[in-house]
Order: sequence, then C-alpha cells, then structure tokens
Amino acid sequence: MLAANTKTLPPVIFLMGPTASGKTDLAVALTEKLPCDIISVDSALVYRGMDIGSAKPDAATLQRAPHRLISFLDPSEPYSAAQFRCDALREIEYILHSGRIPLLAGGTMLYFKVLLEGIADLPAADPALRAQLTTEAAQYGWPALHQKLAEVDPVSAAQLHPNHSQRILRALEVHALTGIALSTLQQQQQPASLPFRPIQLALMPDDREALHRRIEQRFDRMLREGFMDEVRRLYARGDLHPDLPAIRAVGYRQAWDYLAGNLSEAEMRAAGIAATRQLAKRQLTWLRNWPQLHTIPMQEPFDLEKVTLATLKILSANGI
RNA sequence: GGCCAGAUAGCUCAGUCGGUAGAGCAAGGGAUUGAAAAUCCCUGUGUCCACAGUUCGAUUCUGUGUCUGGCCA
Repeated sequence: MLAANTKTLPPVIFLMGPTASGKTDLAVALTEKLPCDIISVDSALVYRGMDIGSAKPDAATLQRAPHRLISFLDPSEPYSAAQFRCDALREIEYILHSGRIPLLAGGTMLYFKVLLEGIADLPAADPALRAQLTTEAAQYGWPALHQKLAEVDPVSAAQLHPNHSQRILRALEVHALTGIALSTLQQQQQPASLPFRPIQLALMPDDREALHRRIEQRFDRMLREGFMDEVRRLYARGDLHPDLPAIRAVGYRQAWDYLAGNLSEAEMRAAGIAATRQLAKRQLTWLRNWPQLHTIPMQEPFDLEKVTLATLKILSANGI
C-alpha cells in the first residue's frame, strides 16, 4: 500500500483466467517478449502422468517455456493451498534472484488468493481423522456434524451451511487436532507482507457461449489425442481411486466412471464437458469480484498477437 | 397401409381422479483459508403437439389431424 514500498519491490506478474481461455498461450508468448519465467498456479498440473486431460502444455512448449510447479507429484498424493503458497514463494524468490520476472499463470484462484493474503497457521490434514469423520457423516448426516461443530466452534458453524461437508470436516479436524476453534486460529492470522509487487491480470472471455464452444472442442481434441489411454494407465495401477484429489479432477473423474462402467462413452463426454463449463463458471465468479485486477478482454476468434500486445501495454503502464 | 405406444422446461421424464404443472441433469448467480479442476448455497411461465367437441373451466376426457417409436403387413 505504501507508495515508496511499491517502487522498490520487484514486480511479479499474475495471469489468471478461466479454463480454456488461452492463458498458457499468452504466458508462453510473454516469455518471448519479456525476461520472465513461468510458475504454474494449477492444482491439477502438479500431477505426473496427468497431461492430456489437464491441458498441460506439451513437451515442445515446455522446452520453449519451462513451467515450474508442474508434474512433480504422484496422483496418489494430496496437495494443498498451503503447500502451494510455500512452493510458490520459494520459486518466486529463486526467479527474482536470477534477475528475471516471475510469471504466475493458472486457474486455481484459491492458490492466488492464499499467495496474496497469506494463510492461517493451521495443522495439516489428518487422513485417519478425516476417514473417521466421513464415516460418522455417512451414518448421521452432515447437519449432525454441523451441530457438533456449533458446540466447539460456534463462529465457524454460523458461517457454514449444515450441508457443507468439506468445510465442516475441516473445522472439526482443526479443533480435534489443536483443541482450538478454527475461527480463533484464523483470527490470529497475520496479514501477509509480500516481498514483491503483484501485477494482477485476468484473461476474461467476453462471450460465455464462445468459451463453451472452445471447451467442447478442446475436450474432443483431448479424446483424439489419447486422453482415455492416459486415464487407462492410471486406472490400471490399481492403487488410485475416485476419492483422491487427482482423480476428482475435471474430465478424469468422468473418464474413471466410464472405465468403471458407470457411464457410457457418450455420457462421459457430455459430463466431462459440463464439468469443465462449471469449472470455468466458478473461476469467473472468483474473478468478477477480484480486487486490483487488470482485465484483458478475450474476443472470439482468439487473436494471440493482439492479446499479447494488450497485455504488454498493461505491463508497461505498471513499470515493466 | 393396419394396430399399439408416445408427444409436458435446453435434455430425460413424472404429474394433474378436469381448477393452466415438478423432479433429475444442463444452464445462470453466489460462497470460497492444508481436497479448491474440490465442496456447498440460491434460481423453474413452460403455446403441457395442433384443431374441434363436451364443460362454468381442458394440458388432463372425446374425436380428427400431424410427428416420433415399435409391431404386423
């Protein structure tokens, strides 16, 4: 917020936008115009062996424009916003040290938020405890656990709908692990002081229907390029299951259901495309009320050169 | 050509013993702190195929037509 500070801190570019909006193409184009290195901000790209369905840049593109924080985790492993914050800060520092500009590009808005605002000091997930609470919920229903939460953490409970399974679970987990209410720990959170100056950009499609068409075409392209073979390889391992964050990813979840015989091929395609549209909608909801955002309109047909020039203009107005 | 079954929300269908209708999915809006490509909340007016008849009143009953599917020729 301090003007003097703003001048001295090194700039870092944030490039956000819904899925299938052309973020990757734009990020790669920017690396050819500016001395910047890409850090991926995407909860699905972190996984190894999940390339086609996650729309990961192909090998040739990665050769040209390396991405950090992709393909470093096995799909059996969980990842988290807190872990991302830690990893991203490390990568940003590394790139700044080498005298270049970090370019954070991706569609996981919570990760961007946590990077900007920091995160409360909370215990990590406890799989055994989660399993136990999930069993309890299956028996008594989430409203019953919400009831229980109200007794130990009325502030959190008041903010949560009785059906909000995931967040009721987390609040109960934190309390069980620390003996302190989640809401109390969150109130103790210190505001993050960033060692850099974020320039926040968002690629915003001006036509939802056009974005829907791009999503459909991209899904069909993924199928042609061997998406099902990729999922079959994961399926054949035998140790992965649909409750894992990796396998819950858009497209993979539906492909899994198809391989398990729960969906026909046509149903899988329709459900996969719909899930992608819904993801884009949620990403746009984040972006619509995002503070300090420079929006880059994305018109159909997508003109990469034009969009790149518009982006460079915004960046230069912000000291790059 | 004959017989039978359908025709209701973008899709699949339910329903109205005659008082103009509702689920799932899709879609739209919102929330979002160690699963976030996750999870959760809110939003349902549509010539109830068309025309005629019966009726105070028809999407509902009757008749005719049209279209779709099945069976028989």
